[in-house]
Amino acid sequence: MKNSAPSTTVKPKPPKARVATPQVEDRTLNPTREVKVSQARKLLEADILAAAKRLFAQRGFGGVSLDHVAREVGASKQNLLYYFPSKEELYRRVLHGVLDVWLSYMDALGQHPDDPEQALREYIAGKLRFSREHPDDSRVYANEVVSGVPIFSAEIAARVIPAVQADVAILNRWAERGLCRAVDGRHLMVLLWASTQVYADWASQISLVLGKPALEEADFAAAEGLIVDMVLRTVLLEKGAAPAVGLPLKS
Amino acid sequence: MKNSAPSTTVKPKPPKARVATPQVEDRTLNPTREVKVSQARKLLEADILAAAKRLFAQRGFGGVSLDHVAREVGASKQNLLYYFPSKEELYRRVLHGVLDVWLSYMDALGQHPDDPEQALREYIAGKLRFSREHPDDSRVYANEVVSGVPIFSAEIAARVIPAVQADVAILNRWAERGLCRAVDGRHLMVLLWASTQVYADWASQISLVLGKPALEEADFAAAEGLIVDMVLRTVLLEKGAAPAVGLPLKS
DNA sequence: TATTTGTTTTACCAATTGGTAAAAACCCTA
DNA sequence: TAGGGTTTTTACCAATTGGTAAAACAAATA
Repeated sequence: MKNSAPSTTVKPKPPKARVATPQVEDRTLNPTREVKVSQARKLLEADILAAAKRLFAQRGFGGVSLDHVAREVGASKQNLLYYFPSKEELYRRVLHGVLDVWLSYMDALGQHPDDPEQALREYIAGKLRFSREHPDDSRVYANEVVSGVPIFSAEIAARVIPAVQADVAILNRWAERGLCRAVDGRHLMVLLWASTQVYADWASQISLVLGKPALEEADFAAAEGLIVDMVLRTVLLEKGAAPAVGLPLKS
Repeated sequence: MKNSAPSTTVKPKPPKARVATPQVEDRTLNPTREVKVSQARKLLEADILAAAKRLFAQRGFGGVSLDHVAREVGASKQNLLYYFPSKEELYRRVLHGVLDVWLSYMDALGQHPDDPEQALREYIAGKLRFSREHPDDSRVYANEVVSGVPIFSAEIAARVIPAVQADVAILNRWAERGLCRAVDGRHLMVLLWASTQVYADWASQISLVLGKPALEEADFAAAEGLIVDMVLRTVLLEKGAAPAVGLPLKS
């Protein structure tokens, strides 16, 4: 695509697509100089991160080249490397942002410390909203986890696991206080992730099953209804029923 | 790693790791000659497919190089290309095998046409066994689906979707005959996939949550107990209860 | 205006990518 | 043992990979 191998021919310098000139933001007055980074930098940086997220979500870390990301935002690979010193660092930054979003949807259980039903309803609704509103974030995360969390596991271990364990602790406390059944909170959390994030990660396949080109609002509503129904039936105490551990496995 | 760029230096020919010489199989007598492929061919081919599956599962299509696969089985990249004419073809063959395994665990619903409880129990147990016994198959499939099923979607559409729709039809027939509740079979199937395959695809993260280096038999048993419990509570009719569609969503 | 600072482009680089062509080695049978 | 098909190795290839060095440009400040 570039010049030929001998590299002695004159480069015709094709009309290069440039990044859209950033409109002057309304915040023209910003006397604090300690933020040295200019607006252009922030904008292009955000553009790169967004494009990288999209591509990493679709093709995984190994399936994306820096050139691919750079072309997507109309910059050169070298320019991209000015903002992010390496591909791994770019990926790390993307993953960091993904974790921010992921975790922001995860603290719903603590919002209703005394109402398991309401807490679980909102947790499920929130996670499904995450799948609907941030499918690429979900897919980046899925790619990272499926690959066995190779190098970048430290951040997941440090940020995700504590959040999960906090939720598990809440479930356990409910059970101790007799507010709900004593289900295994860890496996319940796994099931909640799985059943909600699948609507982002497996959207292509689910829409095939549903026979429509893409998932719609109604599909997410139906999923929410089913998941909430199942979880509440399992977790909530029926009136007069003794706290049970679950149906026995038939061998 | 090979010789230098000028390619005029003498190649020292390092001690090359060779493929393990295949032991002479007991089936030395095989008069049918129409199978021209020799035993060695079949063995190496299977080795390549197995290694490729492992690598594709971990790093996705784009994250695996032919050289990487070849070195894994002690062959040269060119030798690999003798068996599989291109990387895409190799991937397609891997995916084909994965689908074979995946689908072989999917026809459990039809085994008990009149017993939803038994059918669902075995379906869930089977899918969890798949996650436990074939985690790499599950991960290859997950990688393929997460990426949006780009080029190789034809086979999935042709083989998976009909199988799913058959299962959905069975669920619907049960509901019509009053054998179970009228849940949305399509979303229930999605939930069954998600909650069982997550134990293969997300094994690394789940083991982090459980605080152990790897998932064990007991963890799969616990998962099976919870999933079966939830599904049966939701799908099965309680005695004397009217067929319901599910709990109403609170706003 | 001159200088500094921040940003982008130009010019490279060695290594690796997927893939081809053909020679060489292997192996079975006639 | 000669021949013929099968398998493997050797020798390449152009394109792309992630990354470096430095020149050129732009923008704000002194």
